[in-house]
Amino acid sequence: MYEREPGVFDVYSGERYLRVIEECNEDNAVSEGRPRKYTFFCSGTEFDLYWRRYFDLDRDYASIVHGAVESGDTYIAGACRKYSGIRILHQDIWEMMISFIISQQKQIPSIRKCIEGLCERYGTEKSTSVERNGIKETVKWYTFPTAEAIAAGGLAGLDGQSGLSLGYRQRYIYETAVQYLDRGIANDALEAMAYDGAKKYLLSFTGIGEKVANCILLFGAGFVDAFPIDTHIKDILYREYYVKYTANNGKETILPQEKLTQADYEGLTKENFGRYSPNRGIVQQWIFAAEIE
DNA sequence: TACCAGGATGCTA
DNA sequence: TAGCATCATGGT
Repeated sequence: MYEREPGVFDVYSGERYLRVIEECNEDNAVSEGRPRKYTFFCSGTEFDLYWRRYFDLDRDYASIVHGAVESGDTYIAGACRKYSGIRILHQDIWEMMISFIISQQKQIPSIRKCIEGLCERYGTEKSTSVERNGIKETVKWYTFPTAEAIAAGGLAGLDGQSGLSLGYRQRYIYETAVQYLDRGIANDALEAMAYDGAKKYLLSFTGIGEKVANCILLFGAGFVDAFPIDTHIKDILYREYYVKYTANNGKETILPQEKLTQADYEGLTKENFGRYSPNRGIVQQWIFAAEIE
């Protein structure tokens, strides 16, 4: 998804393209804290067959928001009030695999640049015309590269001389493409699996660990209870839960953050976010947005 | 210059 | 199994 100009979004998914316009108020500014309206530039049939599911429009977000606000957790309630409009996109699993392999140890602008570069190098160029306010506009973009295209380009096709700043992720992407050709399964098959089995399958690919697997399950396979624990979430867990709880308890020594282990963070997650199951991933997105603000 | 970024891997004890 | 160093690159 790319914000072409304020309130104008271009959405790419597989071979599809969609223009979305966010409704503005009389001041020509997006309304803060008020319900927003979106116009989808596609047929009703295409909307119902594809984009409705992509934008997760059939989920009852209002009840999830209500539950969070009523939870008694003031930090969650604050993040929820500000970011409850976030929806978990139902994106393509292969695209999520490669995108989140790229994301590791990178900043968000750099991730976007890498993905765009990969699409330009191994994707297929497309163009569509969009009519808005009586004016026709031609939009050009590149599809997300297939596993076949990446594998065919070889390891060298992803190196520094290719113009892609993938670094050590180069090998991860190439090997995952080869492995996907060998034992990749259909999106529907992964989505039909139980969480543990689906995660185990993803962990079998090179470059996919616990965090990346949870991102793929959350953003690609509809597992909205998946809760990726990244650096930002670790900061939140430490600051908002570990330190506050320990300080209030008054008995334990407050450890510096670098002393907390992965098991500690998983324990903090279970203790403080278990109540939001089976929608923990949605709550995770609210606090992530609040943290990177 | 030093440190960090939506981590994963491979080695060692 | 846990803890650790290492892995490229761009940005601050």
